[in-house]
Amino acid sequence: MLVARVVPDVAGIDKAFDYVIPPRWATTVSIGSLVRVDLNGRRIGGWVVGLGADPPAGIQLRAVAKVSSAGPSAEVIELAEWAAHRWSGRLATLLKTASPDRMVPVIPRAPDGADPALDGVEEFAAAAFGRPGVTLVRLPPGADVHAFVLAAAATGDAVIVTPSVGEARHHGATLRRNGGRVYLAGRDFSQAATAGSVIGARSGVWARVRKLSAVLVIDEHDEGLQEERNPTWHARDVAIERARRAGVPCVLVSPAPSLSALAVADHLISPSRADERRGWPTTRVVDRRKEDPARGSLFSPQLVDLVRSGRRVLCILNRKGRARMLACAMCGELARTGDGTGLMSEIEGALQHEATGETRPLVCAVCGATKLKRIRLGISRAAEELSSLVGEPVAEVSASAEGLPPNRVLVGTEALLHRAAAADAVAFLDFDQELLAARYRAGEQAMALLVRAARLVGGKQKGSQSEILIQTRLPDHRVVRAAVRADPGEFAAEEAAIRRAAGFPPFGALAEISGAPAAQFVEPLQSRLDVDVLGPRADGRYLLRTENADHLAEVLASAVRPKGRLRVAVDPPRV
DNA sequence: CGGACAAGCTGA
DNA sequence: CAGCTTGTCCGG
Repeated sequence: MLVARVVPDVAGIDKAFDYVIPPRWATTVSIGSLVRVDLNGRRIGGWVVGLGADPPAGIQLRAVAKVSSAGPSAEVIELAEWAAHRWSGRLATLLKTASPDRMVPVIPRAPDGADPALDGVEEFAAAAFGRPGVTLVRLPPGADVHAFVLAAAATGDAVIVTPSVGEARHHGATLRRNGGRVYLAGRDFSQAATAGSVIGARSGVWARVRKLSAVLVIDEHDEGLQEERNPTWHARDVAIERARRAGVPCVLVSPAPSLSALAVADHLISPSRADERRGWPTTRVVDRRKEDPARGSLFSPQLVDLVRSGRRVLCILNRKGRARMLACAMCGELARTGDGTGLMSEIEGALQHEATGETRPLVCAVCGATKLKRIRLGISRAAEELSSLVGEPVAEVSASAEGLPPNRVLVGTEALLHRAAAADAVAFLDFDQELLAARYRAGEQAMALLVRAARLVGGKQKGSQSEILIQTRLPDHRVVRAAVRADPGEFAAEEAAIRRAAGFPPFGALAEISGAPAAQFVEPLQSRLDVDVLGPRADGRYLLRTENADHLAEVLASAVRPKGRLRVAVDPPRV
């Protein structure tokens, strides 16, 4: 008697149940198959995660009611089980991500004969796929990533992941024009499972392929690769594990590699300094401390000149969050914490850092002036002010708005960097907001913004007209310096030293614990030497820190879960 | 999740 | 004590 272990597709049940497979489906069903079963009086969908011959004793098994569709391969099911443990989440959530979006009755037979050969594969890109393990390629923003997509597809049945669906479609179409056999993850599930490579956004990392030959992650530093809902799995980490299990090469490409990638890479391929400098645009830094503080405007003379030059300029102002910054009215210095990493706000006539409670008198730390002024300006007012400065209408672009206004000059949040296709210049009106954000990954996230800006204006070879302008009160910050010198490697080294000292990822692992029973969950962990419990913060959240991700997963899996809605976010992206 | 069932609360 | 709410348990 064939018995299937089935994980139901029902929120709230994180458990597998056994069912008998009727003989007529014995050859149809396999590990990963989507089935329908009766559970507790209702008919529900589920995945076969195991097949066996011996039923467990003492339980009268029901039969599988229907085999609905082919699903993830056994390889992917095991990977999902690993990820469910790694990110302390539900297996069913991951299996859903790994499943076709339409029913696939059968996976077609692979075509006979040899696979078509791919022309035009460049030597340097192919070399990255020449050895097993993780190869991290630092590729300047102006360089052609597609060479790696082509080289990946040339290995056979590759899985290729990009940060967004749009990029996946673009690379997929180009690859197909070059004669590559490549399918879009999700939409072309059954073709991809038959033969050829798969390209997709983050969920593409779960795609079913005939016989995995390589994994490629494009822009591995990009936040789009991490799922924001629980479990907060990261496509880069899943890609690395998938390749490792299959014993195939994993290639990660990024202009500004993440510390996580640098920590796990077996091989690092860096461009020459000359190529890297050419690949990044010219970056100009405007030191806002030198501005006339009385003007207090977001628009330095350099910025006004740039905007009046007749070029297409995108002005970026991330006014997300309610951060109100205080700056000295005399010297322009920002009111920061003693270690310079946090922003102080004015609370009851003193300066206070909300997260740590650090307090000091309302006095500028640099010049001793007692007059501080509030600086904050949203994109609407910025667009108005800029319009009057330039003498032509400047449009505002927010995340919610659709399309892109035709104006030559645009002011917008970070969303503008995703929306626009190209520009002569990108100006960050207030880069300090990014640099001083109270998140441990703030530096990397700021670097990611610079990468986007660099792609929009192009590398130096495009001509001296294109540039990035950064307005900041922190001109010596490692992120700003990296952009000016086109040296993300130097940034990574400095950032790593800071992270290592704090024991933050990748030199340790974090989980954010929230929800009503958070305190109760965390309580027994307080006394453990292998777990640091940080918090609670004002909103009742805790952070758990351990030596590494595997250990964190073990701790979370073995801890007692109190009743109530507890939220556990492993590797929280915005802490 | 959603049904079953037990325990707790209310009102006449 | 019926009738209702709230909590806990469990499913193959």
